[in-house]
Amino acid sequence: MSERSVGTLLADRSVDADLRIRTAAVLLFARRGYAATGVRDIARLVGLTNAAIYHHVSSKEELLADIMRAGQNRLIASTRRGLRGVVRPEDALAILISSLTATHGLHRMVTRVMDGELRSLTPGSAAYQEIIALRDAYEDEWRRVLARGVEEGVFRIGDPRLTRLGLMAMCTGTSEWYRPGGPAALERVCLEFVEMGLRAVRARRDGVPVTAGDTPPPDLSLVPPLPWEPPWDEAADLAG
Amino acid sequence: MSERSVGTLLADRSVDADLRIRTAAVLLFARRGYAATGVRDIARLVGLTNAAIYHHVSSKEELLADIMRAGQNRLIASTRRGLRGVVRPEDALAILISSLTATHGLHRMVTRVMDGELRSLTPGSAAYQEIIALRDAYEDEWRRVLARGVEEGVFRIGDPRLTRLGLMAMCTGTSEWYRPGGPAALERVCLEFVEMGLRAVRARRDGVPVTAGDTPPPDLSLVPPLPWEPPWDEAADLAG
DNA sequence: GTCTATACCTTGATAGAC
DNA sequence: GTCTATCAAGGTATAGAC
Repeated sequence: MSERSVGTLLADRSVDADLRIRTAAVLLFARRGYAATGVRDIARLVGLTNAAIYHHVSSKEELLADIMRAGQNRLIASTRRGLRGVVRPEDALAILISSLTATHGLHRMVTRVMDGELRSLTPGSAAYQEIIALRDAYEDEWRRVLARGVEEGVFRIGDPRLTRLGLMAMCTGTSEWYRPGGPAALERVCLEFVEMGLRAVRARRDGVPVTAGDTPPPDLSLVPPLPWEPPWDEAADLAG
Repeated sequence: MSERSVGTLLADRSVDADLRIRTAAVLLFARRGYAATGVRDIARLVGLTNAAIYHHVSSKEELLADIMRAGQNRLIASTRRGLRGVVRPEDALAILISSLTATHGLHRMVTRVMDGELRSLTPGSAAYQEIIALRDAYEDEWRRVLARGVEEGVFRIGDPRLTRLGLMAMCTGTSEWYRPGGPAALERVCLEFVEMGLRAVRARRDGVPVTAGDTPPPDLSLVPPLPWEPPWDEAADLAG
């Protein structure tokens, strides 16, 4: 889907303007970056003037903060939903890996903004600190799962922090290269990364290596779109 | 090292202005991003006016392209130097992982610019296509090593492309979180990632799993600074 | 809720003195 | 090789009519 047809959809005034503005903003922030995107660019994409944008949004930076906050909250919510009732550390790790990968594949634009535009928030501002806190809360889920796996003797790893950082980077990188119609389906990507992750932590149960088949399969419905992530996001090459 | 003292060093007129400008540019591009950095910001950091910058650089975008080109060329050169004469795929993979990790840890600013500012080059421009070609040439080294490992029966992996993308993201992520005085020395990071990588590809030699100890140790001197990456880059927290 | 018009600032880049 | 001065274009954000 080209930017032209996206623009046509985004200019449809029968859809709530707040949602269209957020959709356009996340699209442009992800493509060009926050600093390179003007309020006028967003306005043009939704068929409004830049002044009209300020009726819906208090400032460009607040718009960025809203997007990042929503993205982080969804990530935390879907992760905790996925982990609920899960007891075996190897199952929990598989869920962490496949849900983080799925989030970055299904919602490439929001995750790119989440992962790359923290520097665009005023350092020390309330919004900045809030996003940092959300990010830390998410990373705690990983810390807990890895620690439990080591405690129970299911994982045999070196430095837990390095292990976590390496595995998380593998998953988050997905938003940089994944394309919906590309060579690998997203479930396949999740499975492959779960497999690699389980091997990286040397997951073993009763002396036998744990493989992806022994853990819960990827559940892409765990990570639903946000209100302003339209369904055509998933099928279209919006990330350019 | 604070930006203040960095500024003092960068304003030292006994050092070649071209180098100081590149140092300042990569520092600011990495911290704030290319679009958020003004030519006046660079000029202020090196103690010149914005007009003087244009005596040394034809345009801001050309400055970015120069930095990215130099970074990519160094990565390719040090990688090929490291791989020269190496025959065993497991050794080659260890070198790919530790040199990519070392590059991203030793030269965090240049690698952040390399990895994150491709979108800031005019799409289709000569510089853009050149950088893309360099990136592809680098990735080919990975493709070759993984393919050879599979051929020789040393690696047992699923999708070679997904394996490569996952491992490369693990390594490149280093520039986002590594800090010189932090909890883990860079050699340690390289070793840990090599270990995880070898397990991820199920490297085996004579039926026995290959560990990092069986492969060449990380060689940080393989990735020397560029002329405009001063020695204090390595010790100082320039990445903010 | 959207418009036109505008205030005020910063941008990348250039001209020409020294 | 660096400066001052300047340009046109664009930035965020606001005022006030409709």
